Amino acid sequence: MKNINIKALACELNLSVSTISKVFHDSYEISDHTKQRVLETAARLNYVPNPYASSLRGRKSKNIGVVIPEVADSFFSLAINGIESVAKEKGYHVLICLTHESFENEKNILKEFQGGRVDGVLMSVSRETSHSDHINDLISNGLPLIFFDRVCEDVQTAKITTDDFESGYNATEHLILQGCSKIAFLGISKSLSISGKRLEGYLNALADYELKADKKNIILCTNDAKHNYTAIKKILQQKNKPTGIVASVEKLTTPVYKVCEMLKLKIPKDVKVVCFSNLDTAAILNPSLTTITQPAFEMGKTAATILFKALEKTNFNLTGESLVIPSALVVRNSSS
Amino acid sequence: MKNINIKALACELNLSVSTISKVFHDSYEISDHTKQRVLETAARLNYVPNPYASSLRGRKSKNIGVVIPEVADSFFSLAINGIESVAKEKGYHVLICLTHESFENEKNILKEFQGGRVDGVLMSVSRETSHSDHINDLISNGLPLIFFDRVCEDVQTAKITTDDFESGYNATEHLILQGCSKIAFLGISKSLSISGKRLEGYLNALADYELKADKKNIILCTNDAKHNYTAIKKILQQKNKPTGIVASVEKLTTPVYKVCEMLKLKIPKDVKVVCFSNLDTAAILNPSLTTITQPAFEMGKTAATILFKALEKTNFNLTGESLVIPSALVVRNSSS
DNA sequence: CTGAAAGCGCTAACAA
DNA sequence: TTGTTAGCGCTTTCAG
Repeated sequence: MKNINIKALACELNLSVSTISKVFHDSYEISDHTKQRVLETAARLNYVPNPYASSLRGRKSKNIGVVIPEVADSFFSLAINGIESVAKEKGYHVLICLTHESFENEKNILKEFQGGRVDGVLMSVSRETSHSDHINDLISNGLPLIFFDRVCEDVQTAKITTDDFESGYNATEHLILQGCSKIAFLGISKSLSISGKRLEGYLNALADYELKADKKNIILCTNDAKHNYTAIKKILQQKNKPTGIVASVEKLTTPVYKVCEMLKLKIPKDVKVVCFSNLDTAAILNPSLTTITQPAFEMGKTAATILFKALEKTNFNLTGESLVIPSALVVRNSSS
Repeated sequence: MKNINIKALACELNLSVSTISKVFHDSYEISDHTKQRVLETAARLNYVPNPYASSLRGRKSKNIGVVIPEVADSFFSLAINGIESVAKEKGYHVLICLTHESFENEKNILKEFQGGRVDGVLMSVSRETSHSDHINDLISNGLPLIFFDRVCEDVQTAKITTDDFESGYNATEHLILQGCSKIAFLGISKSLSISGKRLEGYLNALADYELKADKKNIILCTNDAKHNYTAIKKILQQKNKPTGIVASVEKLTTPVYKVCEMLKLKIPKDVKVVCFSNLDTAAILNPSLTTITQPAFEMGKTAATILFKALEKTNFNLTGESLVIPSALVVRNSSS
């Protein structure tokens, strides 16, 4: 049962290919009787149109690209679920591309997209991304691109984010109100918008409560797990060590807990912890983890919905479509 | 800067399109000087070949399809990492398709693949999948398809699995040796190969230690979290309740822990727990979770590697390429 | 209501 | 070493 094409189907039915094509686009030009006949035979012969042949004729590949740093992360995997839910509804497929936090990878992926592999792009930039020529190139090429979560501020397009500043502020304030006066901040990257905003929120909260920020207690996460572990350990081994930690990356939860265990520091007695995380298991950690929970599914879904608006109307102005969906502070035992 | 095509590039260079095409395939027919010239101008004009146009000419779309039940699951997201690592190396892209454990979805996805959207498929079947006509259809259509983790026994193709029987056996034996005489088994599905094998392992271990299996203590997980929670609760509320639980799905970890907390059952004192899971946080749960850890990344990588073998050689016989990669029992505090 | 034919961007056989 | 051309499977204008 070899793949059958529109020509073979036309032959079988003694019709022309254009008639078949019109049937599949539900054209008003075709009689109901013919439609019926075509659809039946198509089903019987297992005819499925080749999407890339249609894509060639100026229409769409029906693929959207999702460019993210990582899949093994609860935020991104939930966001993918949100994206997929709307893509599926629109008859689209989702091409997942991982940057592994590398700017080089990100550039190559977007470059490849110039060739027409996808009709539109949803993207969360890598940790290393600090300028946006590669993104602007793509957009000026006519490909709609929308950011979710991690954005490039200077690119004119829709941005679906969460309230990172407020979340950073709330997490920090929460720890302050729980009695912490020295609080460490574990960030993602200097250039990354979300990291910067969370950090700003953290700094503002400290300032509002007249606490001094200490550079030694602000570190950036790397791709190297060992290195992260050591950095956290270093912070918690200081004489005047922090009594609170705001971790802005889910991946740092385990190292923070492990370092505390290793140094025989009790959470929350000795150190209180808040982490940006969407992990289902946050509630059953030892102790259960206070989190900033992001609206991951919804962010993905919203970003995809807006992308399809742009895909459906030409010259749709994305700039006005940005949206901020709030995160929630979920207080558990690691901080109180 | 609108998308440039091979014709425009040829024009620009006063060359024919075929010359350009040959340059991009590094043909021996073209002089180094011309190659140089073409490559330079291509880079300058940002020319990227349209993959779908090549795909039309009988060549490849350079997309592979990955059909899985779910992304928000540590096993599958790690497997995707493995798959992506080899796809990237081969210049391929990964189309992630989620069945959400629905047979209907699975069928539709494979049907759509008949149209030529992907060059090959890696697949873990849905919980509901109990026969394989849709899969055989695809294969007889000439698309190479390889299973990983969740397979259909009766499809003749490569299957990359882990030692589910042994893992089920080991998990159960471990609990028995820790003193459990009544052990519950939380499965995924009756028809699913992995669930069946893990269950068999469980039953064999019970038999080997002369313990009786009790149907009431063997349940199947559903998509409905509420329902799962209730089912687990019911098991643990019995007069003669089990003192050990083997959970064959990561997703059941949280409900098991929560039910125990709610019923004031202490893990491991009152109930010992082993779970099939690749969660990074297993080690910092309360208490830390004994797991069967699957070689997720490696399974994905292996499956992809074999798929590319089939993609590269025509008439490559996949049947002989099946592989079993062992899982590991990692003992932590939830069981001892 | 149906069909013929051009062409989307690219490759490959053949010609020069 | 380079160019010409047919055609991949489909859509779409235009003609019938």
